[in-house]
Amino acid sequence: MYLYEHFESSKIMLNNFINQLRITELELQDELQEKSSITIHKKDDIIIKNNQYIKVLKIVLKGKVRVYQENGEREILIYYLNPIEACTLSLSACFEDCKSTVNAVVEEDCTILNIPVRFVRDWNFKYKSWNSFTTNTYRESYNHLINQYSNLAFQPLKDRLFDYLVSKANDTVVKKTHQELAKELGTTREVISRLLKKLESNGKLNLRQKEIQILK
Amino acid sequence: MYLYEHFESSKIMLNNFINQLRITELELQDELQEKSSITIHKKDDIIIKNNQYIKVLKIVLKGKVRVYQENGEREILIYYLNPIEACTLSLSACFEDCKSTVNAVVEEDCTILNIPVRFVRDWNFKYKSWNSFTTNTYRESYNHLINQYSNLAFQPLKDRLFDYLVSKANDTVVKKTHQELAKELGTTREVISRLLKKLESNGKLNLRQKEIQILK
DNA sequence: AATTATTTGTGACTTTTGGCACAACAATAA
DNA sequence: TTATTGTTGTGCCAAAAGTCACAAATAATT
Repeated sequence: MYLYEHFESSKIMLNNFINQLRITELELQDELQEKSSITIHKKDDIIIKNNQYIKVLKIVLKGKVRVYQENGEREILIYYLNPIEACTLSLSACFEDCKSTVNAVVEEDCTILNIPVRFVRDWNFKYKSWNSFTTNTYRESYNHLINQYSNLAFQPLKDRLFDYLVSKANDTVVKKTHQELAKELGTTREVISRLLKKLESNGKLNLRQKEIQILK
Repeated sequence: MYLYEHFESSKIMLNNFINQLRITELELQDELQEKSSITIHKKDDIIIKNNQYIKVLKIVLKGKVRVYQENGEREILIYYLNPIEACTLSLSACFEDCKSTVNAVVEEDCTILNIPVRFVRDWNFKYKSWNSFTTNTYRESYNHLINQYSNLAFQPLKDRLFDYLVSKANDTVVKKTHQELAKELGTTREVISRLLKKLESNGKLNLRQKEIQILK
């Protein structure tokens, strides 16, 4: 974790965040500058640990973070955080002290804005743009989670896997190992390997080492 | 649906709601009186239908409502609404027009406070107590749903069933048919019947018609 | 009391998912 | 190039969950 390693570019990213969220209140802009800190993390850094107290709201400015729950050997993806997105669970913690029930790990090198929870709480009623931001974060996360939930309940793993690949594909290619996919979908590696083979022989995919190509 | 059938008792319930949520702003109290309506529903009434536009935030003042998603023959419980609780999904709709992805059915005769979505949105930044209410609703619902999600991912059905019975038990007794339990847990009747039999022979339950007694 | 409808039980079978063991293959480093 | 490590493939079996068919038990209705 390198605090203000790239001071100038961090500043640009914060300004970008302020613009994208339409934070027009000058006072809030100042408070953000003053009271938040920006940290830089490398791939695979763990930035939130299960059972740890949450003291700051984390907002991704650059990069990507994977938030997941673990249960013994198994894991399941809760959500990804992309730029300009706040970690909904750390937002929750702003309104009631609590420990994290998830882990968050850096998926792509990233820059993160950290805002101590007490400010987040205060700003929520003080600044309209901030209020919109937290409300939208909750709304979008809640809707997303409901979808995940009912897919998990109703869809067979094979379908969930295929849909997941399509959603993750960067121009038809997904660069992930079977083990990684297993952890995101809450199952085991062998199961994924077999389902992928089946999808391949159904002509839906091409399998290569560490890489899956989706066919149209 | 009987509008203001019991005008006086409705008024008392609204006041009770106002007190419990510590809505101290007189202006908001007036707005609530003026702009909301109170409706009364009987068991099994459907109050929200899948794919319908959501025009009001629904808050339960008395009774109980079951909110669930359906997928063909199957269903899965999303949450129950108890007194003083708002339907989180209709809260979501207050901040972005959308259709419902769930159904809501009255589980116990109930009285419901209906607030048109535009007011909910406005009040969110206008009144602090209202802001707290919506924030708490989101926070609690989100945490609850995350738990449901990871239970669904990690726990075998047998455990989810038993935990569900314990949580629903009214002094160790749950009055539900196997079919109803199946619909709440997202599975089929036969599966539930068999699991219940197994739990009974393990000495965890006593089964009677339409009734399950949990043993300590 | 007889009929009807609802609820529960269960056998027999299939599909889906999971676990273990080990082989084959690919990538990387010494 | 060889050794090491990580990744994928797969046989074999077990457990969990789902489906179909039908019987038995219980409750509700006439």
